[in-house]
Amino acid sequence: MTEHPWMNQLNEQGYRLTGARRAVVETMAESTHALTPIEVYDKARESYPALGLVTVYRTLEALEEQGLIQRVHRPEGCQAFITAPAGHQHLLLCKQCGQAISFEGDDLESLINSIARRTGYQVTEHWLQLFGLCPSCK
Amino acid sequence: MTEHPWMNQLNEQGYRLTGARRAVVETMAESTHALTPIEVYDKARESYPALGLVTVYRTLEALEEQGLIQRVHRPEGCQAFITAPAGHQHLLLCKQCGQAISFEGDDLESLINSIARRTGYQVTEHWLQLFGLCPSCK
DNA sequence: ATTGAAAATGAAAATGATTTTCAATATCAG
DNA sequence: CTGATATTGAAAATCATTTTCATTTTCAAT
Repeated sequence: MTEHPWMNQLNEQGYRLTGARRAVVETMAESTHALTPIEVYDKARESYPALGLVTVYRTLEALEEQGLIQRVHRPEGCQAFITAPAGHQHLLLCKQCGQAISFEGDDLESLINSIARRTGYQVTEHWLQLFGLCPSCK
Repeated sequence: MTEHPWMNQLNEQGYRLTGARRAVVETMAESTHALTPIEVYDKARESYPALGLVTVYRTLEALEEQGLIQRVHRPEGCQAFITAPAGHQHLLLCKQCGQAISFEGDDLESLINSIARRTGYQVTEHWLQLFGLCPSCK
């Protein structure tokens, strides 16, 4: 049986090769959609019924640490709020103190148009958030 | 007592003017940081101790609907994952079917540099997510 | 192949956040 | 003032995530 490259990478990092991990890895590696832990759980149990949800959480954490998967942010997914400025603006957040300021981002138009042309998607919305250190924290 | 403009806007939309709402509105309007519901709850109770957490959730929902506050996405805040491509890439998600594809976004460099210059922040990280309709959904 | 230390597992319990339900209360139009 | 109705907060219900722990599995060293 030849292992998935992600399994080999995990192995090189000291993780053991197990059936539960294999099921989660294969589910994630095959998907072209963003999946929540429960969705991964349901899908992966088709090939590995004994899988526990806790193992899904732990494996996703390991895969994210290895840079093999990334987080996708969803419209209703984060519960933190801040004043909305008039017009369309983007956020810049200080990682140290949490201070937030917003800025105009019209310059994105051309990037977005070129992505739309290249992918065939009709782009209707975008989010941009920057992180860093504010003048007094750096 | 002169009402905060947000209270007036809520009133015009048919919401009644109450002490609980006033406390939440003032907390949000004054803050330069992103706040979670619990943080709003704790802060707002300083001026309105009888406040219930449920009312915080409901008022935040109303304020978001009115476009007076916006959601802030946090690093660990969303639990949905997808394959991470090699190198730094951004995501484009289909709102209809959830299909996700990623693209390069080097073009952001100049925007980010100009923001950094203008704000004095040292920008260390950025997230960009686009939403729209994929070729087969539109 | 066997063994045994250490890692990994899944079930269950604990925790924490969010939503629903509901009787009591407050607002505001008339 | 009054009453219809929106709003409230407490408590319960729900749902997602984390912790705990006894058992099982992996794999390096025999």
